[in-house]
Amino acid sequence: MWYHAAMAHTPPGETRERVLAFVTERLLAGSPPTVREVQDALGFRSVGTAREHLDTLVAEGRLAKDDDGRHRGLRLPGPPRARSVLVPLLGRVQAGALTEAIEDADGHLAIETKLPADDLFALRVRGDSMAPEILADDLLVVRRQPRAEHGDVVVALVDGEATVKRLRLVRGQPELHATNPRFAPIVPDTLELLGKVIELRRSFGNSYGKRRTAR
Amino acid sequence: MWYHAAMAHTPPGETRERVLAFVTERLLAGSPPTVREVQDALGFRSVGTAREHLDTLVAEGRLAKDDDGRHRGLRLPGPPRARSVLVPLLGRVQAGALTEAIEDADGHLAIETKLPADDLFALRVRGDSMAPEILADDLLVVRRQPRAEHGDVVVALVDGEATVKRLRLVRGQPELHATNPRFAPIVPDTLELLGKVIELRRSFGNSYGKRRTAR
DNA sequence: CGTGATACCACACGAATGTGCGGTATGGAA
DNA sequence: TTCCATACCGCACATTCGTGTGGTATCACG
Repeated sequence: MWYHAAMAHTPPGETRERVLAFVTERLLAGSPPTVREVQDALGFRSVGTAREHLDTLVAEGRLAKDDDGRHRGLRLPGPPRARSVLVPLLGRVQAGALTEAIEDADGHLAIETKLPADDLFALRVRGDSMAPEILADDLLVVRRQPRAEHGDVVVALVDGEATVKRLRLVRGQPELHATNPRFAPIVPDTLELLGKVIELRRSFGNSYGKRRTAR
Repeated sequence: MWYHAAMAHTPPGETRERVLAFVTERLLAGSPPTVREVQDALGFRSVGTAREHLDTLVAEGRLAKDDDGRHRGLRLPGPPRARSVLVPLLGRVQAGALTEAIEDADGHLAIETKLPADDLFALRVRGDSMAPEILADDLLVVRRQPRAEHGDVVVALVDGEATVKRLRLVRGQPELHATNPRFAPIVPDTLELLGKVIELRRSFGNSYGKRRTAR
């Protein structure tokens, strides 16, 4: 069959990059595209064209594929990405009510971990008792566990409210220490441990393009 | 047809929870399961059974589905998750060679952002010039931009090597200040800015279950 | 000019997959 | 008891989808 000559060619490699970009975006969004979706997205009139680009990308190692003819079998190359789980961001954590607190979470954040999502929650830091290492508004990812080691940063219940402190064992007795020296150590009768902090995330707000700038 | 009575029933709702758990895990892993995969995973002998559970979950709003009969059309409910991009983790960043450095990245980490992935890279902090807010081994996500504001934490090229400092404008002149007072401010002739730090991620290693523990 | 490489189109086959329909067993409500 | 809801099985059909085969246009290189 005859078709217009003008569309027979684009700069070499350029189309392939756009195929890769499209597929990668879809994979990151969690829905592997089909060959025909690639065809439509790129405007090909033939499935075969899309397939050739995909095959080439796989051959080049820039994409990966489930072996057999599985539908939507495209994958990202390289070592499989750590499974990411949605962790609830808790607004308030109070006495015992951790389960209930999770119900009305302020939102969720995606954490790459092999731990089950049920064991994790996140909270936003209030106050500066752990400054300067941990600042107000930092996000903390916490693993629920009833015990912790000397030196761990933990979330504990003190007077029915969750607090972030460093756990120290002084003569076998657990103490909760703030980093900020303005806060005195807490020596609880019974330590109510909600979990251990496993990750910190701090955002440095976007201020690009405003006011005073340098070169 | 006749089949064994014992398998006709399980505690109400329990099976459905396992279906939901399976599907959610697969969705988070980036590969939406097929009805028959659900069937196999749960041990059903009929596709219809899996489909009924899935339909129920969708009707309850606990799962979402692409409208028509699209293959692998299961989705997570609620607002679509923020698009996450893969950001290259650079081992060494040296003079001008940012593009080349990205080629041999040490790995990638997933960042939830609306910024294009091309504008971002990540690096691991070395040294304690920004202690105690930013510590050695912290991960920094950097947005490539040639300018920054007074007060921004930036990545700049000093003597051909990337360094993290806080940008200050002193009498209109850009200076790079460490937080740690043991480091003197750098007053560069020409400021070579690689980008602005937009996020910090710190990991608090896993030590659960070892040595000294408290309740 | 011929030859190969690249990029594209057209079409068709078979397998994977979503869906529809009917049936069986159990338990609780009417 | 009857009736209905839940939970399951079995099968069949149409669509979606991956794959294979063959063809056309343009460019680069001899």
